[in-house]
Amino acid sequence: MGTGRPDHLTPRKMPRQARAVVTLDAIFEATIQVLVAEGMQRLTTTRVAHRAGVSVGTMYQYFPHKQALIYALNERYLDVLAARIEATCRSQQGAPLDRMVEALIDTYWRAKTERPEITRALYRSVAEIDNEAMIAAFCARVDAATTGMLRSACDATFTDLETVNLTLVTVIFGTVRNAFERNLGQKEADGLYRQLILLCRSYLDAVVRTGGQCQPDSKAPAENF
Amino acid sequence: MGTGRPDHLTPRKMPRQARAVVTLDAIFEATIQVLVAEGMQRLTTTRVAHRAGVSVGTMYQYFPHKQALIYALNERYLDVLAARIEATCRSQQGAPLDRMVEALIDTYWRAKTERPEITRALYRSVAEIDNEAMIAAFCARVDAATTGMLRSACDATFTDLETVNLTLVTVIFGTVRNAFERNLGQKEADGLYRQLILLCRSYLDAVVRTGGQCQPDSKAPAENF
Amino acid sequence: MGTGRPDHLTPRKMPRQARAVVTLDAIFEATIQVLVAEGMQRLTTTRVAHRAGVSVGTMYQYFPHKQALIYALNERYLDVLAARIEATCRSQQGAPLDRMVEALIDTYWRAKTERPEITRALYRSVAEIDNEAMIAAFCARVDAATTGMLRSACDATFTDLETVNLTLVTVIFGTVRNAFERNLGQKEADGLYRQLILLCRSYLDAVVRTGGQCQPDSKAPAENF
Amino acid sequence: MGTGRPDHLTPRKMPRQARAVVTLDAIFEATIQVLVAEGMQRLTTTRVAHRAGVSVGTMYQYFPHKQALIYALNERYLDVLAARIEATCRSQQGAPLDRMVEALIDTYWRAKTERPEITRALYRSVAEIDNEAMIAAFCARVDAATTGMLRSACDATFTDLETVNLTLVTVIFGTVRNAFERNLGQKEADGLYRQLILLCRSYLDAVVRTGGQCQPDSKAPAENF
DNA sequence: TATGAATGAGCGTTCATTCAT
DNA sequence: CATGAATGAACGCTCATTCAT
Repeated sequence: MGTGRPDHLTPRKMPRQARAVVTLDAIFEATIQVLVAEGMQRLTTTRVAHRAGVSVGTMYQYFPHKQALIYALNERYLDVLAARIEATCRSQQGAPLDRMVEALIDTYWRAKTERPEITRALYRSVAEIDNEAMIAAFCARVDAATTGMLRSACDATFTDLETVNLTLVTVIFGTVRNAFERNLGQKEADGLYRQLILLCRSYLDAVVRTGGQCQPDSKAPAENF
Repeated sequence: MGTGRPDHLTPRKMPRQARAVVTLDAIFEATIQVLVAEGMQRLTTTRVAHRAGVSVGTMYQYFPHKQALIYALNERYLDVLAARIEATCRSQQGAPLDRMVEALIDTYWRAKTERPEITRALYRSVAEIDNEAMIAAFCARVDAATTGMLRSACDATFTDLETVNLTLVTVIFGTVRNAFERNLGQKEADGLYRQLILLCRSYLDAVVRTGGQCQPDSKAPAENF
Repeated sequence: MGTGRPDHLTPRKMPRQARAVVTLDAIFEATIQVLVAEGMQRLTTTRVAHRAGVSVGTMYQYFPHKQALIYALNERYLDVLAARIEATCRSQQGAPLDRMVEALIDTYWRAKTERPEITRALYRSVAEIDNEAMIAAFCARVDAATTGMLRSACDATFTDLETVNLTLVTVIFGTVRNAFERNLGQKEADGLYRQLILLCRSYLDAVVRTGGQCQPDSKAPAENF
Repeated sequence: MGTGRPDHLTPRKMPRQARAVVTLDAIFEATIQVLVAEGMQRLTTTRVAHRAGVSVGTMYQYFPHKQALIYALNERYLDVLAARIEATCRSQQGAPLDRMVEALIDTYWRAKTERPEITRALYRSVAEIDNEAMIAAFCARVDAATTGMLRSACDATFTDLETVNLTLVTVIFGTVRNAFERNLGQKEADGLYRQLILLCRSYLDAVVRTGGQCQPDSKAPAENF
């Protein structure tokens, strides 16, 4: 199984030398700095290279074109994020559902808000690239981790684990993203954080109790994404 | 009270003539088409004008610059969306909570998925503009409508309506957005739709029952957005 | 003998109606205002028309294109200037040379400095048009007037009136123009004005006394304009 | 002490490499050629770059925008001109007034007429830029040089050297400029050249004899530049 | 291998001019 | 005739990308 990354977005070479790693890091860091300080519109290869302390030519040795840079940046970010989620899920193996939910939310929330301007910058940068495959790979990793965690819950079993898991992660990730868009203040953010935990717990409670059926009065929506 | 729209993003003139309305519509439609067909990167003024069947010059009679066009497009879209939500909220005045939740989710879901490629295109276009004010205005409108609806529920009262309302809309809007990013299939989407309703209902149930307190085992997250 | 004005710069119609005269005046006045307030670069037909309170279309009924407007503006200005010089020359018929010189300088100086920002604006606008013919016509008029005046001097006769006259007007006109470029202060300007009179008088004195011969130590310059 | 050149008109980089000097020269030369051949209106960045045999991009590596190019062109020209005037003034230190006057006029006349089409082109180009500071710097340099020269004259001293100097250079420079506008023929030009020398000599004579006072019959003109 | 000057396609924008109303 | 919306050629300028050094 590959990385899901399209060929044309693959970095040109994998750094074997320490120097290359340093350079790559500098480029990524510079990209983020420019993104944060100047926005997507002003993210030019020249500016990034300059801030990274390398020449444009060097940058093109690591990334065949600008899109690949942004792609790699997001990939790297998602990789770290996925790893953190995996760690959390591992640490919650066999725990009760309530703790799992909170741990998951806490991890994701923390990851997104500890450097909010970076999160924001990446949210914006991602709109410019064709990231379907990247998202898919990330989702697959996260789904595997969270599904595994949920399955191991000491106080519950699920008849339709896939659906529950999908709902949970979609709600959590989506809520955090929306919270960013709303530019919440500290107090509102704290409140939302707590409510999100309550909300997910209530949901899992209901699912475990009733088997996850819901009776909408109307029929399901005809359309799709 | 103004629209919250920054001055420099205000369309140059308000159409008074029928012809102008037609032209404006053509421009908006063309913008969406280009956005859908070619993506944000290839959304050039020339291309939009060409597809709209007008000259660039004409476009610049309606919009002082490209950003204003994208801004107006999103504004118009959010305006329709807010109106639909308001209508739903009005129609649910005094209804039971369960119905309200379903109606709200149904309305938003429908609005976003009936022409999914447009939703997708707008999600991407919005990353390019400074839309804080626009989002804020939209949120204010929606919050007013949903808060009013929830307050009128025949089967519940809330001690902290603001928080509950914020949670509800953030979760619903965020979940839908995330669902788009995940590119769900028909079956998964239908499932998620139903689960979202269940989830929101469970949450409101819990809130009404317990007063909305949740005991996280850990302290609240230190960071903010 | 015509006006020396190239065909393509001729205004489209001579106003026979009072209304037309008013409109024309408004257009000229607006042109000057825009020129003074915004500079040549921002002198657009739309702006001029707007300030004149007419439509672009109307402007194009009086001037076949923008250049014609600027041309006509300068022509009109030079016409007034020439008329003032002619009047002065007429009034000095038979006067002594000293008075003639002073009257000529005074007239020209006054004309150029009574609304200096307009003089400046026109100096700049003229660089954009092909004004050779216009200048030639103006010079011819002025030369005729000043030559006539000088010939009538009660206290002098000239062996080479043409050369003396050319020198005189070139020096006077050129000095004033250069003074504008130097942005002189009030005191310096006053001083220069007086020195210019002294200078021209000394020159005429010398010419009358010696016949206008000068012995340059070197030969004449090889080049030409 | 700076150059008096506004920041935004400063060339982007000073050429350190021989290649850069060649390129810069080519750009300047091309600018003049386009200016002479096509006029200010058709002086486009593309055209200049093309004629210089470089790309537009390269041009923008040397000049931040078109105005800076024109500004630099004029600056360079004035620099050479000022240097020539300074050289002349140096060479005339301690000479008699008559020789100084002739040398100054000869230098300026020669400089302006040896490539008259360039002089003409620059006269026109300068109308488009904000050149006050440039002119001021040029005047200061020239004034220093000529004042120094005049002060050293072996056959005269001045009670008001500043005024005399200002008059002299303003008259000389202005006369030459006006002569260009009149498009004089060879014979007239030669005549004017000689008369200009005579005129300046007569003036200085008068100044030295009388102390530079002149009794205008009327009062000084009220207006200023 | 690293560099950064050079490239030039392509962008956003302007504005003189036209012509249907 | 007057209008001013529409036109579109042409401009100034940017920046991803290349390649000689």
